[in-house]
Amino acid sequence: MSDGRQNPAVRGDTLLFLTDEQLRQGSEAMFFAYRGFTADPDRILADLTYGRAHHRAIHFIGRAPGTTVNNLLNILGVTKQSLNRVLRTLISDGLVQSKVGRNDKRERHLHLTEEGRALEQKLSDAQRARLRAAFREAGPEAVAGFRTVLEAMMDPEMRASYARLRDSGT
Amino acid sequence: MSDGRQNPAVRGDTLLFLTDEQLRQGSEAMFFAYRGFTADPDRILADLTYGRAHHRAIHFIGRAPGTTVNNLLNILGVTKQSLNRVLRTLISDGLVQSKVGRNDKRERHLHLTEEGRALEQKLSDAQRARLRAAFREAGPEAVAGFRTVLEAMMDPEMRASYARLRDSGT
DNA sequence: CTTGGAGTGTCAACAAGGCTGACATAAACT
DNA sequence: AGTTTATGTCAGCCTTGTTGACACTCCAAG
Repeated sequence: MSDGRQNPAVRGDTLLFLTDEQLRQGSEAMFFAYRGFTADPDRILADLTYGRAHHRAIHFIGRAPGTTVNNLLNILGVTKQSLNRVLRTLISDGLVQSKVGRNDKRERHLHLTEEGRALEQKLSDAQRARLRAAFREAGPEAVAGFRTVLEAMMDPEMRASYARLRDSGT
Repeated sequence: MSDGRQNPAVRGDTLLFLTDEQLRQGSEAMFFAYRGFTADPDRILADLTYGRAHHRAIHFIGRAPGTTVNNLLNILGVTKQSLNRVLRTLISDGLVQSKVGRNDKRERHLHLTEEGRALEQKLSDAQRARLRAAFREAGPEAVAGFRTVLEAMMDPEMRASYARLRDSGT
């Protein structure tokens, strides 16, 4: 795969961005940026006995109200036991409501309560503020490239989930 | 901060990328992409009793041989106790070597052994393969934008660490 | 020179949140 | 009736974060 010093940067500028060094910088950028990306919500959550797992659940329930447990499981990529622990606390704390399905009574449909929506807003506001600043600083073309690369980096199933959510949005 | 439906997308195309909807898509792209980003190394590590923390340590030690524990601490952003546990196993497994500092004997300088370098290669090859495919698919301009946005998203101290590593590279 | 504080690293114990496996229930499907 | 599907739950394990306590080293002020 990688054989040390390859791509001596003389194959034309269009290939320069594929050197091992460039790829390594890309990895490190992902690492450091993801830290920043989660830092603000994490600070809020720390005061609430909640963690990042709760944030993710709240985010995607708010994003797709009425989603089933199974659907959420696929999006989050965790086991049902793991998700269940989180959901249990959110439901008993009154942030999430679970309703038995009308057609298929085996399913549970998940919704945010008023309180849940409030926390979701608070968390995503914090996260959006950082993202907005970064987007503004980088400019529209950079943002377009950013999204293109991220999408290309996803696993195919994740890309499908992402596209489904994205297209349901506007 | 965010007041529901703002930016009716009529302020000119240059501001369209700052709507709440666009920012939310950006968040979700980060989430799904990061999953893809770590998936391949995680699979390798799962067979080795190691986790992502070991990967990070090995990566940055390989990146800056002779670095001290404290320096690594700042880069990784965890507590020294947490890092120490990881380092202990890596050292006793013979992947990392810890040398008492010459000038300051309080410090430990960290290096990868041959075996450690081999694992580092294996892990970063897997990660680079995914990144390379994504970069190739997205094209050079997109990659430039990707890096610009990620850098803007970092905390200032992380941005400094990132820049230091980047510039020491080539 | 000694002593105290700052810097660095280690050990112990705990919590969050992943995981697997086993099992229960209810509803739906065949 | 028997099987599959969706969900929930219990128990137990692992990684990786946390705090607290402690030891060793260095350096500077008394």
